[in-house]
Formats: sequence, C-alpha cells, structure tokens
Amino acid sequence: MSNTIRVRFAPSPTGPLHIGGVRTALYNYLFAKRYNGKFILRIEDTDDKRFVSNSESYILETLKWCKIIPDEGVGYGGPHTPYYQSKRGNIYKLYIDKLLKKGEAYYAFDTYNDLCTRKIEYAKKGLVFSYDHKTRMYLNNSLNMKEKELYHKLSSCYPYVIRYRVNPGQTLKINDIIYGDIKMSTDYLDDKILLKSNGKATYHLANTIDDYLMGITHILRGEEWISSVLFHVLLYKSFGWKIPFFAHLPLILKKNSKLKISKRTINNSDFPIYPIKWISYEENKIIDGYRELGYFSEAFVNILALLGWNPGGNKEILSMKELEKSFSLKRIKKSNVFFDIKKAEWLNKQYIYSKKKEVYFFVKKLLNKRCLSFSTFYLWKVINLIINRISFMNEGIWNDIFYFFVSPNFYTKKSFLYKISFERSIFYLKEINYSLNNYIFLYNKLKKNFISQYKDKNKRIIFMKLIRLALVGSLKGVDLFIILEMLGKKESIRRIKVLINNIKEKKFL
RNA sequence: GGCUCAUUCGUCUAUUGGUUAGGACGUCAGGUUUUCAUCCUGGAAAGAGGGGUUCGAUUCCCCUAUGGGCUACCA
Repeated sequence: MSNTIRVRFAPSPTGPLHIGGVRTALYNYLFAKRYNGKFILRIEDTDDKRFVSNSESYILETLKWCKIIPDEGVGYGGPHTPYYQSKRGNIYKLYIDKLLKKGEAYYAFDTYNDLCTRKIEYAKKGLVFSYDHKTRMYLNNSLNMKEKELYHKLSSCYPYVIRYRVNPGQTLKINDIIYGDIKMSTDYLDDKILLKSNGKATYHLANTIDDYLMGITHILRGEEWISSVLFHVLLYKSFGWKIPFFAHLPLILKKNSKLKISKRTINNSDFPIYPIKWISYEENKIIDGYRELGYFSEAFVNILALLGWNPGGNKEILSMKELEKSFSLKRIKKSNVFFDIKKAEWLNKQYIYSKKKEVYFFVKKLLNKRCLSFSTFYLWKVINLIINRISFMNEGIWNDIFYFFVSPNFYTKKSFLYKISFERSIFYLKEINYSLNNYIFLYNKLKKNFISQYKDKNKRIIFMKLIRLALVGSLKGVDLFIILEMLGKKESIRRIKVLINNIKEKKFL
C-alpha cells in the first residue's frame, strides 16, 4: 500500500471552464507535482439537462494550453477507467443498494410539482421548505408506506428518487487544511437526493464514491462546497470509508458584482473569464479567452497561481517549475479574491521580453496576411525596437509596427497641423524634404546633421513632429531618427510628399 | 429567513503580541524622450467598529457590522 498523494480535478461538462476552474485544476496539479503525487481528470457528466457537447474538448484543450497535464483520466487513460461518471452508473447503484439495505436511504415519490407547491406554501408563511427529518414523515416516500404499497409503486414504474436519510442530533466535523475546523449539526442537513428520477446519481453520491474508488487522498475544490462537505463526510461514514483530506479554495469574485464567477454571468464580468476561445452553439456566439487576447499561457498560469496563494517573499514572476517547487496548501488564503486585470496585463508584459521569438513569428504571420515580405534582419530589428511597447501577442501589435512596413493611411494627430496652419506645414515639410535629400541615412549622422542644421530647439521640435506625422501617421512611435534610417531616404521623402499632397487636397478636414 | 465562511492600502498580498505595518499592480508627482511607450526617482494610500485578555494587540477571545458561499431531481 503506497502513500502516494492522489488528487483530482472533476469538472462538469456544462459549458466552458472559467478561470476559477482553471485555478482549481492548477492547484491540484501543483500539489500533485510538489509531492510527487498523481493528478487525475474526471468528467462529472451526471447532469444531462445542462450538458453541452463541446465542453469536454474545451476542458481538455484549456488544460493542454496551460500545461496542466493529468497523469490519469479522460484523454489520458489509467487504472480506474472509465473516468466519465455517466459510464459508472452501475457502480453507483451498487452502493445505493447498500444504503437502502441499511435503511440509510429511501425512495421518494414526490413529484417536482408536489415539492414546488410545498415550497410556495412555506414561502407564504415566511418559511423555507426543506426535505429533512422534520418533514419527511409527511411526504410521499417509502418511510411512510407499507411494503406492499412500495412494491406496487416500484413495479408499476412510478418515477422516484432515492434520498439519504439524515440522522439528526449528530455533530459533524472536519479539519479543512485551509479553513481549519468546520462543524455542523446534522439537524440542518436535508435529505439530499442520491439518485435522480432519470436513474443517474447526483454529484454528492457519484463524487464521493469515485473519490473513494479512485483513491483520492486530498480533495481540493472551491469554497462553495464547504456547505456540503459535511454531507459528504456522512456518506463516507455510512460506507465506512476513510475520510480524505479536504482543502477548500477561496473563490474568485467579480469586482463589479462581487459575486463568484460562473458560466452564466459572463456578460457582467469586468474581466474575461474564459482561458481560451469559447464557441457557444446554443447562443451562436464566440467569446475570446485569454489566449486569443494575447496572453501567454505561462503568464496566465502565473497570475492565477497568485490569486489566493503566494510562496512568501516578494517574488511574483514564477514559472511552472518554480510554482511546482514552492506550492503549499498552508499558504493558501481563506478570503475570497478579486481578479485584477491590470495586474494580469502587467504580468503578461513581463513575459513578453522572453518571448521575442514568438513575437517574431507572430509578426511574420501578420505580414504574410497582408502579403508583405521583409528580410529577417529587418524584421528582427523591428522586433527589438518595439518589444517594450507591446503587452499582448494579438493583432493589436500591428498598430505599433505597421509604419515600418507600410505608409500610414490616416493621420490621427492631424490637429497638430492646425496649430501651425496648413500653409506653413507645407512650407516646412518641403524644407525638410530638401534637407533630408542631402543627408546620409544612418542614425548617428541623421541625428547630428539634423540637430546642427536646426539649432533652434522649438523649430526643431515642430519639424520633428511633422516628420513623425508623415512617417507614422501619429505622434507616437520609436525614436524618429531610427525610423528614418529604417525606412531609408526614398521612402521617407515619399511619405512626406504624400502628407504634403494630403494637406493640399484637404483630405483630412 | 436558516446554515456556514471570511475581513491588512482601490486590488493581489507580506510580516508581527512591541515594526516608521513591507512589496507588487494601479494611481499621483517629478526626471528621461521630438512624441508615445519603456525606464528611473518620489508621494498618497491599510489592519471594519466596539468590548475584553495583556505592561503592550493589527496579531488572541467575544460581540456587532459588512461581504461571500450554500439553501435544486446543478455541479
């Protein structure tokens, strides 16, 4: 018997994984790596009403992108196949029978409508209906039936569910690795459904059985499960199983609504919640994820890892390997966290310096798309010039580099021209072109010549702005003399002439 | 309503029974630059409130407040 740590990530395929789910997967993965354990991926597809067909591939692709690779599970095989709960129905039924025999579970025939009306009745009185030890004796279940009636109902295919019979008056307790002691009296527990009327197990049952059968030693999951963890403990006790360690993770909250992130409330989130692109066939739309927005998976994982956990000390930029080495459950916080998109942006920028090669190929792709071709040497020069001006690897890069490849097709800072009047602008630009024609287009020489020719600083500034406007189309961009050198004499002069013509023809009034 | 969990700068957080409560993002100011970005320097910014315990509490305990989670034949 080995003492290997075994953890699992068990999403339900009811839609895309959001960043909260990814972080849960990440923490499980890091914990496994840190202690040489196994990380298992199980798909909890017990809810066929909410089933969304492309979620599974989404989950798999997301984990792959993040380099959170399972040791076992869906897509990876392993000794506990199948890792789909939908394919483990027979196993669950076996255990339900045990509970039934022990009298710890019972059949309930109340229809959905029955229970709804009860809820409404209770609500009218300001109460909340709960199917529990106080109410079950008045409801339509096998506890209140003669054996004959039960037999009749079962044999004539009445729809039923199977509920757990909670014994009141006990105090349940666990010691959560993160939250510490969690206590609750069974008086407040309801008789949860174990088997739905469609014959499928509910989360509580399937999850508990699978965790036991798959040898899960530590359960790391979101804090929203704290309220049912003691019910799960009850189940473990009923089956006589050793209770695993629990570690509930603080939730990631949305800043504007202060609610936990969920698949349903994507619309009012103040930050993207999907790791990668999600194609919703139901709603017929595509939502970009962090990958599409230009985040590096390393940066994405880094920022997620730091949400509720930190290795101590001031180091914030951590590779997966470093995370694996320093991860510990003890350093996870208890309070929920807000996701700061600004910090995520900054962090991604920190990674971009080490990603020049990727940027190079990305830029090359952008050029190919536009049927443009430049030498490797020239391209690398551009990359080195603009690497500190970009934060994301997305189409937006083009705005920072286009002027090295094509002339501007509009002038965003044309208001500058009004300040000095159009006539004067044309006059100046013509003078500039005359001067440039006599320069040698090398950075140092350009700079030296220009400065010595235009000694009056104010005039020089105006001239330089005019040139920049002609070359870039706005008053942004890298060192002007570098741009001139890069573009060369012919192209620079040509762009200035284009600007002159545009002003003459009042193309941008 | 019930059960349950939490609370350090705006945000992520460090640290501690005795500290000028530290860092990062953001923000503000200044410097660098022809411009934008980068970069550099500096500033503002926090222990929810009230009681205890203690020589001393942000740290330990209690209460209150605020916020979160759950309260489904969803996970």
